Order: sequence, then C-alpha cells, then structure tokens
Amino acid sequence: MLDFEHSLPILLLRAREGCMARFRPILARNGLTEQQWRVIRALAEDNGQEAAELAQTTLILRPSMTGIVDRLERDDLVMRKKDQADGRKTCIWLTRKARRLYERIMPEVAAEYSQLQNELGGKGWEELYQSLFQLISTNDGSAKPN
Amino acid sequence: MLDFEHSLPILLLRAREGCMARFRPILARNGLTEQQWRVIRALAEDNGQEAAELAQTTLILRPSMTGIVDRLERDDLVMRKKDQADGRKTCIWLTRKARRLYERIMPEVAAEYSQLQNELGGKGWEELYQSLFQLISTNDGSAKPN
DNA sequence: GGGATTTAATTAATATATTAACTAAATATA
DNA sequence: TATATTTAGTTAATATATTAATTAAATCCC
Repeated sequence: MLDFEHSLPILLLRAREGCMARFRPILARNGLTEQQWRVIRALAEDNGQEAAELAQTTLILRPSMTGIVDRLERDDLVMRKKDQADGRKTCIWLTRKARRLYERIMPEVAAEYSQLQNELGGKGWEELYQSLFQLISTNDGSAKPN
Repeated sequence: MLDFEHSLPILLLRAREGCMARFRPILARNGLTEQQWRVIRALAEDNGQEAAELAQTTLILRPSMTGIVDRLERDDLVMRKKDQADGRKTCIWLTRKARRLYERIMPEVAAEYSQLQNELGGKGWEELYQSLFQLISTNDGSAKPN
C-alpha cells in the first residue's frame, strides 16, 4: 500500500490546513499573514527575543525571518535593537501598536481554539497531543547531526 | 495557558518538519523539491490527472501548481496535454524520465518511511493515524461554505 | 596583538504560497 | 442564437521557503 494521499506528511499537512482555515480569516481581517502573527504572538509572550531565538520558536528560517521583520518594522509593529554587549545579535521588540493589535486579535483566536477543542472532545484532544509529542520526540531523537 | 509553542498548529508544523527532515535529503540528492516530489508521486499512482484534481490531491494551490508544472516540464519530467473534449482542462502526464526517477527514489523513501514506523511502533502509529483522521474530519465538518 | 575561525544576520537566487484579477472555453438562459 | 454566467487555468503582485554565499562582529589560538 503506502498510498500517497494517506502518507503521514500529507495527513499532517491536511490536518494543519484544516486548523488554519479556522484562524486565517481572523488574521486576514486584521491584515496579518500567518507568519507575522506567529512572530507577534511569540513576542507577546516573551518580548525582546533575539532574532535567532525567535526563528526557533516560530519555526521560521533565519533568511525568511529577515524579510518578515522588515515588513513588520515597515508597518510599525516591531523594532530591531542591536545588542550592546554583542554587536552581532539583534533583538526584536513589539511596538505599542502591535500590542494593541495583539490584545484585539488574541481573544478571537482563543475563542476559535476553544471551539476546536470542544469539537474534538477532551479525550480526542488528549490523544492527539500524546501522539504528536510522541512523533516529535521520535523525530528529534533520530535527527542526523550536521 | 494556551502558550504559543504548544498550540496545535505549531505542534503539527513541528511534527511535519521532523518527518520531512528524514526525506528531504533523499529528494535533494535527486534534484527535487518537496512539492515536485508530491506531484510526481501523485502522478505515479494516477497518471494524466487534470491540473485541478492534481492540486487537490497534492494540497498545492492552483496558481502554485502552474509554476511547479512549468518547471517540471522544463526539466522534461511531465507533459501538459489539453483535453480534446473540454478545451479548458489540462491533463498532466509523467515522462519516461520521471518514471525512471520515481522508480529510483521511491524505494529509498519507502525504506525511510518503514524506519519511522518502526521507531514509533505499531501502537503509536495506529493512535497517531486515529487522531489525525479524527482532527481532519472535525475540521472538514466545520468548514465554512464559500 | 594579529591572523584564523566561529557566529549572527543578511543578501542572492530560485521555488513556492496566497489572494485578486484576468483570459478563454464551456454552459446556461432568456 | 446572442448574452450572461460559470469554470479551468494562468498572470500579477506580494510574501514566504530554501540553500548557498556574504558581511561584520566576536572569539580562538599562537
């Protein structure tokens, strides 16, 4: 067997797309892309992260992050600040405007998220998380060194 | 709670990235992108699909598909053929070269896939699939009409 | 202290994602 | 049958993904 449409990567993609279909309209109404929202949300929880750290937590590669931060800066949603101690590092900070935007969007996102949890049910939710954590740690465990 | 790094979309993305990290090197060695491989694989199982159908099965949007097929055609891996009955539709066919490439790559991919199945174990695999199907059908069920 | 190496970020080049607008062919409908 | 509508595919414009090369600052090491 091993038919393409039921391969694990395709199922994971389909599952994720299904989820994001719920949230994308909220972001679109507020003029944000999915990636921009990830960055804003990560900073809302831990402001002033280094660019590299931010890339890790948002699962965005560094070269992509450069452009995303460029555009967020253009839209007055974040500010870059060089680290005084280490001139190579840059930290990213949310602006007041971004904070207000976050406060406005987050409740909508959270509501939709609860809705999803309800539809799946407590048991389904638990099992899904269990399985995903299992898969993630399995993959991390067998990662090849660079 | 509801912290960003453990949100469902992020976990699904992390899970998928972990999986693809296993396969990407195989594809890269053969000069294929992930999306190109998806198209080739879908066609290997059902050659001559209409472009729209192909987009559905590979989870690639139509405008992206145009470019992907352009480049596959450029590399002599697929051919476009207009439907004689309905001049709007285009069908995509694998070339012999693509078939040979598929036969060469697929065993490697299948081996890596088995490896992953082994690492997860039969039970873990079952539960993962169960959960993903559940999530997908939940999402499909609550999809908003256009 | 000065050159080799490493590290953080960016730039470059190509490929893909996303939404809207457009084109051409088919179908519906008055 | 002429026009309106729908459908399949592409084009356009902007944003992001990916790998390799580049730049600048820090650290190593002699």
